[in-house]
Amino acid sequence: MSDHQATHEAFPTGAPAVVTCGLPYANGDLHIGHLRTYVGGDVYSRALESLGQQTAFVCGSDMHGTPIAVQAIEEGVDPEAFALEWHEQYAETFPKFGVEFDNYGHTHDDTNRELTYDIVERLEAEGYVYEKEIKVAWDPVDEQPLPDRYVEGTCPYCGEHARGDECDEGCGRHLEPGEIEDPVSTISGNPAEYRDRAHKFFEVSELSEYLDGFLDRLEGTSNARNQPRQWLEDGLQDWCITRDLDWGFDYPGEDDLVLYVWVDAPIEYIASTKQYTERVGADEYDWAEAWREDGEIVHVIGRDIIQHHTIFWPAMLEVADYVEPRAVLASGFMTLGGKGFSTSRNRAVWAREYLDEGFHPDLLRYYLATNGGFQQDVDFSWEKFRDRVNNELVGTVGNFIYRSLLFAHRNFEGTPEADVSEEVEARVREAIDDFEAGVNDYSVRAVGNATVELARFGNEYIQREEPWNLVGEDDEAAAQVIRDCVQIAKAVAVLFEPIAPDTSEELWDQLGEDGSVHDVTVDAALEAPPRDFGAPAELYEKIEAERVEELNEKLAARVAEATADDAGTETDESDADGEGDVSDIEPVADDRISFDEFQGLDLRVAEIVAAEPIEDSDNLVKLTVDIGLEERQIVAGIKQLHDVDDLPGTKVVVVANLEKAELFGHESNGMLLAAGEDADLLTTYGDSPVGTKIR
RNA sequence: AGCGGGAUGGGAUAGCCAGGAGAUUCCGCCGGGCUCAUAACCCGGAGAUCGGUAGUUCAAAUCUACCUCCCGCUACCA
Repeated sequence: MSDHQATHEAFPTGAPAVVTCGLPYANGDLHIGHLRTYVGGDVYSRALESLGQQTAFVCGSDMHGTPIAVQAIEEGVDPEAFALEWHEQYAETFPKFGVEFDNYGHTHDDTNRELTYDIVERLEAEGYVYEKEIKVAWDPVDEQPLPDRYVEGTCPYCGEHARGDECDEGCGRHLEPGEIEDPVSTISGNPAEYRDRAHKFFEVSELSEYLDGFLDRLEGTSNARNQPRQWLEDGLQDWCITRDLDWGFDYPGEDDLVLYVWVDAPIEYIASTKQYTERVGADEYDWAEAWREDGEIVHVIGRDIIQHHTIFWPAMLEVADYVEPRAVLASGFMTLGGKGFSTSRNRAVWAREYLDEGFHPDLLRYYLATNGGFQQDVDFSWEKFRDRVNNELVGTVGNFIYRSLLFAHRNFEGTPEADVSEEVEARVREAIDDFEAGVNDYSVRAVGNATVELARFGNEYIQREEPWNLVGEDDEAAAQVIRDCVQIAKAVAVLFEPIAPDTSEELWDQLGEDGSVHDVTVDAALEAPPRDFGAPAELYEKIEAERVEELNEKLAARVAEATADDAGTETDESDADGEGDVSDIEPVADDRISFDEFQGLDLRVAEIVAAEPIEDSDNLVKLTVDIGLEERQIVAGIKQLHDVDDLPGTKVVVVANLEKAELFGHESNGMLLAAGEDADLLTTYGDSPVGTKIR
């Protein structure tokens, strides 16, 4: 196993760097909350390159796992085709926001397969994998295994209701497959049974000491170190790395077992880097050096997947003898007008939507990158967006550039003949230092602010020196000032490239520069600009107040509609064509049922005798219901929507022959009928006695 | 409920990890100046006892304990 330095050298280092973004899971549309991570990664990798660091920026779509398998089945398509469709969409979307990966692959290809097998085999060879017979939840009716969160039941440790992979409501423990008691399928609702299955385990517990040291070395945002520390203290459990599933990579030598998605997903980071090398050649970028010798690996992720990147992933890398990550940057989440994004409720600003509104991607990049620290939760609103664009991009940066270049063009037809003043040269140096410090602090925000502050200085400077009063009076002095301003403009182009690649390129052209700003390093900020350039054009456009109102109205209307509607439309794929208004009312189901089938439902008039809220649940109420023949306990999700004390005495309609289920640890023997999101209870018009069958 | 994050003038943020002059910067607001520019900049002003309580200390926004509130993630909603 490799030995790593306890401290890291500051960027830029001589080693190749790899910047990765968390793999998007190929099953849904991207919104600007997702984009925050990708823009952050892109800015960071561009900034590294600007410092002269050799950098590969890679990512790919995560194609495997149970959710995709299940969704594909629901849509009646092949999981691979299903995932590929999303993958292609992502691959198309990212560049539209200037997020330009050196390689964007996906987990279901040969490069990843080979590397995954290679690593898994190393884990085995090093003796870190063992087989254990465990009980796997199985749906006996649908004849399918129920991995992970497709089963729920009772936590064996604390007795609370829990999800298949985690005791989310009680003790918080990670649950390995087979541990949960009283399992029930979350797909079909069928009580699950356990079957003995041999599964593979990765002995993470043996690596606690290594991981402890790793976390000491790890750089990046503090949340990425704090969270896993807790895990380590509680003691690590070995990690089951196989699943009973058809979709994914078969476990080597086991054709009825598939590798757990979180094994092959991060390996795509390596695979994608390798594909990059295969494309450009090892002279340009050597993936093997980066991953096997001395690379600087920087992972940019959302904070929900910190554990995987700071425990499982480095453990795998360590055993398989790869380079460990140098830094993990875990972004905070985004809120929209103070509340969380909700894809299922269409409470989101979609990536595509933003572009359709005609906004320049650089504006959003700037907002996402500089609004709050990276690990901070950040709020998006169109008002804030407008304020920052108008004040900072238009007022400060754009205005300075335009006034300077316009003045230079009119009076000097380009860059005046003069040397940069000491003051301005020092100020540009300071901006470069701030930029570099930002990179080494893993703060994309600081990187962006360095430039805006430089432009702000530029405005002060030009204002103070008043070149417009010098022209004709003291042309030499005027030339000096404008020369300085052009230099600052050039520095802005160079230093703002990571944040606003497109407009920086435009500015670069305006300055009469050859080539691309993308290819220069920060040193260029101090080099002389070309002598001649033409009339400048405005870089950024103001956003009018009416525009904001309009956008807010659109959003509010959509959210209201989605909220009023039954959120029962589980997921939100397809139909995102954004055309026309979707009706508030769910369409009638296509499948007609026979009268006999209806007869199979035993619906009864019942009366609520007693009701008490279930502690710790937001929504569940335990009801005692009189159905004439007997009193029954039913659990219903109506706590927030009715005053629980008013419920007793209410006549309701219940499904009497529904199979029993256990919810939140309480038995539910039947189901009461209610309408819509508001859980408007169905009751009787006349006074049919309790127990009456409904037909 | 578990976990994570947060609470600093009207809004947003920095400082807090390595405690010391009633506190950073941006936006907004009020009054005045300047005008090359999608206007920016300058001068002046109003506005915070740094979520609460208790403690450590000569000294706390900064350390400790407890509490409150907010947000997110993960859920049940048969």
